[in-house]
Amino acid sequence: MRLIRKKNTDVEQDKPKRKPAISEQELMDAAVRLVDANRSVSSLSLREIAREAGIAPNSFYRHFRDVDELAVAIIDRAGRGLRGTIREARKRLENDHGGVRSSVEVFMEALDDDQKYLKILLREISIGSDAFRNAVDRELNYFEEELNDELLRIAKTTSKKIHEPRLVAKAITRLVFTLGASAANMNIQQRNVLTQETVTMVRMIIIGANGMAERQ
Amino acid sequence: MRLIRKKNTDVEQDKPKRKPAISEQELMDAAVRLVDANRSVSSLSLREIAREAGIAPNSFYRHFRDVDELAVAIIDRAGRGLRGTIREARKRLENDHGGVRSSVEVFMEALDDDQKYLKILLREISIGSDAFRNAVDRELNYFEEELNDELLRIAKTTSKKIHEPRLVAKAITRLVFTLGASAANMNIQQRNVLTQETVTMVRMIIIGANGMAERQ
DNA sequence: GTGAATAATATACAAGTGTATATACACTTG
DNA sequence: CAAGTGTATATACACTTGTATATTATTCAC
Repeated sequence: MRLIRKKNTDVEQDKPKRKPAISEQELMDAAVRLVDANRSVSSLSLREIAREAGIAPNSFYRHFRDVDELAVAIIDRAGRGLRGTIREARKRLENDHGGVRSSVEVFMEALDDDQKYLKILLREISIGSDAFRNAVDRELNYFEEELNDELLRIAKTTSKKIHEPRLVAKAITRLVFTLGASAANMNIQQRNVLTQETVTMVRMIIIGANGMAERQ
Repeated sequence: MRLIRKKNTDVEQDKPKRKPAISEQELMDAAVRLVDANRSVSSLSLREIAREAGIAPNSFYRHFRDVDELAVAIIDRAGRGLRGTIREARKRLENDHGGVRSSVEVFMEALDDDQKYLKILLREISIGSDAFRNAVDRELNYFEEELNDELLRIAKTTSKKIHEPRLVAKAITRLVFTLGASAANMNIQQRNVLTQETVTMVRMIIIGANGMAERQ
């Protein structure tokens, strides 16, 4: 016989015929778990994700219209993490001397936090649906703008001229993202080498931009 | 009644119950035809490709073990085209003054030739099977080496020092490939803008590398 | 308490998938 | 001309997929 209290607690449910509500986050996590070196988000099937999340296939629709919409949500969430990373990098840039190095490091370190979310963003830049690619583009542009601001600020404080800061920001962004993507599957040593290389490349671009500004 | 001549000519076959043999190239072309902004090679099904090529699904196996093997073949062929492009770019680099510009242009122009093959290479750099990604890596490295040689040659003839030419080559390669990938879906004007931007970015890197070499 | 709304479920179906098996034709080789 | 070989084919099977439909369990508002 049923108790008066209808609230479902862990101990009392005699016949738990229905699972408790699942969150969008749990669904996203399930999808992320299925992504590996060979499988992209957009290659996952709705049923696979539902299976991994432990829900019935149809329950998926309560949360997302389709897998693409889920993928966009994942990118958005990766973007939120990335913004935290950027904030961190800017802080270090203000305090440290070797600004470039430490901010590239922040970026590379972020690859390990945030369980795979950033990696996915990096890896799937050019594939998936329109909505998906737009979502990735948003994040790239955001990064680029932040970097542009920072370059202008530095140019002001150090009174070094910089040629076409917008382009510098774009070049650095693309470079760091591309190399970050290839770092996703590396071990620590390899990644350290790559980080050092990336730092040097970024310095080249900045020094080159300074040089071009001076020549004019 | 049968003719003495057994050789099958176009006019004489009265009941062509069987299609003529298909080539690997035709299969690859069929696959490429199916690739668009939203669909990657590795997302194509064997049956789809067979359908597009006009053969029975099982006939596919006569040519490739699976779709992944087909994809690798496509990348290899894209690589062959790319090498032609590189050769062309080097030639222009030797003759012209504005070397950087014209060689970036060669690359961007190559996006339109070679029906989509190069685009596919650029777009799917980070996805697909291991074999697939290795195939793409091979081409990237090849490009990088060629560029490295060229940088060393130029450094010698102009007697300008260059800092870490290997890294310069890597930076330029990644940048040009990444930007090339995003150029794949652009119209002419947009692409011209991007070409100009890319040229400037590449110059920044080279000038930066010169600057760093001088400082030491 | 009694409905209404919400969120999970099972069942079902048509369509598509990779591939095993058997077979038909054309060409080469003896 | 017979046997063998290579290349295409049709049929079939077990499986997966997205989603339509109906049903059940829980929660909320009154």
